Amino acid sequence: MAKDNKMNQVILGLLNHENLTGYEIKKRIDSSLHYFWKGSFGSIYPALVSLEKQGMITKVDNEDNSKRERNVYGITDAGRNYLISWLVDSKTSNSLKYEMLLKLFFGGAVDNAVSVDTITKFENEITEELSVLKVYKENLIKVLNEREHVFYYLTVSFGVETYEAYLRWCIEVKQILLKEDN
Amino acid sequence: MAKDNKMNQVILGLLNHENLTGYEIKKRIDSSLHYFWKGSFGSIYPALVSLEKQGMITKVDNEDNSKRERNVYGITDAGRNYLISWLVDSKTSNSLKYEMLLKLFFGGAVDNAVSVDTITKFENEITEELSVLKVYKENLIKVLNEREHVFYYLTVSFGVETYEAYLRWCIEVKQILLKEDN
DNA sequence: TGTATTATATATCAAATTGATACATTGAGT
DNA sequence: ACTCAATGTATCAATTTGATATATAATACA
Repeated sequence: MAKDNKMNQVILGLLNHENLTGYEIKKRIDSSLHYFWKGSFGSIYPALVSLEKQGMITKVDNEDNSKRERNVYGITDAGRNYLISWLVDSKTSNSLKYEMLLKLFFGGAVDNAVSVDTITKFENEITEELSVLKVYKENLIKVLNEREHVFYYLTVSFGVETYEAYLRWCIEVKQILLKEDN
Repeated sequence: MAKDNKMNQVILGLLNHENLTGYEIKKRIDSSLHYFWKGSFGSIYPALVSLEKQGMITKVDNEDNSKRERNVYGITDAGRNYLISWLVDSKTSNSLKYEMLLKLFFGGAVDNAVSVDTITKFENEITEELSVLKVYKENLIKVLNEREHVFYYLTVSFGVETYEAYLRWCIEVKQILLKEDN
């Protein structure tokens, strides 16, 4: 087994649902997965080449007969098997990197007003994203009878639940920082 | 400005509080920061070399006169200035990578029981970590009058708030998955 | 009609990071 | 005396980021 290349699983998971180009894969990551996953072109395209070489995916017919280069990929049986073998292993590594919290943790070196600014900016971003997620959630809850929507609902629900926790925390800690006399 | 090397800020932030070896820096990351940040030796030691070359940190006297190699680093004025310039910039990039949610998102390819297992494992890990965090929080809340403890409290509080949200979500989504007939 | 901007699409690169491994010393327990 | 865990530095291939380059197609709008 090669080193743990998570982009492989992302690609296989997405292609298991529909055929896609590298560009479209990037769009799916940025829209459907962005509140719990990230990925850049610099890892997508090399992974596509590698997965094709391994027989996990193949180029499928390009229905668009324009001059523009366009490689549409589809998953193979080998790819599906690999995807499933990853899914059934319940071991997961969850990596968080909140630069916001890092700045807060080291906030002793600056005025509290600086830390409050950092939190406020985070709070505004989360507030905006939360309102979008809530709309998703409300729409998905109506179609939960179709199995394919359930899995999307679960992750959106995770986003809503955690983002609301973030916002509660923002209010609490801003009060603490503003109460401090520094 | 070089590429965004976050390990630099982690090291400067920690050294701003006390002098440390690379090994001790790793321990601080794994204990105090681990629920919102991660870092490995492979990025710590090269960053130390680079920061020393830039004059941000210096080797300080090694009080331990044993034969073992031991490089204790301290922050310089230049390092402190760089740390502060990073702190006052409220822009933060927060990167989350939950492999657990990735598996859940692609759960349509396997039985719901598989997804439930993945969630249960996550739930158990979080439950254990939460109990530790709660003890930290209770101890810190008693010493909030000392400013240095406030910043640690804020991040611990973030952990408690979000971990509790995770657990509520685990219960909710397991019910949904078990209700489904697949 | 022309033309500017945005979206689609692939590709590459240096720098940063991970996760593993190697190696050596010290301390604690048995 | 011996073993295991902790301390400590260092390096490596594989992976990932974030930026940049290049080009075509579609849309807006003047």
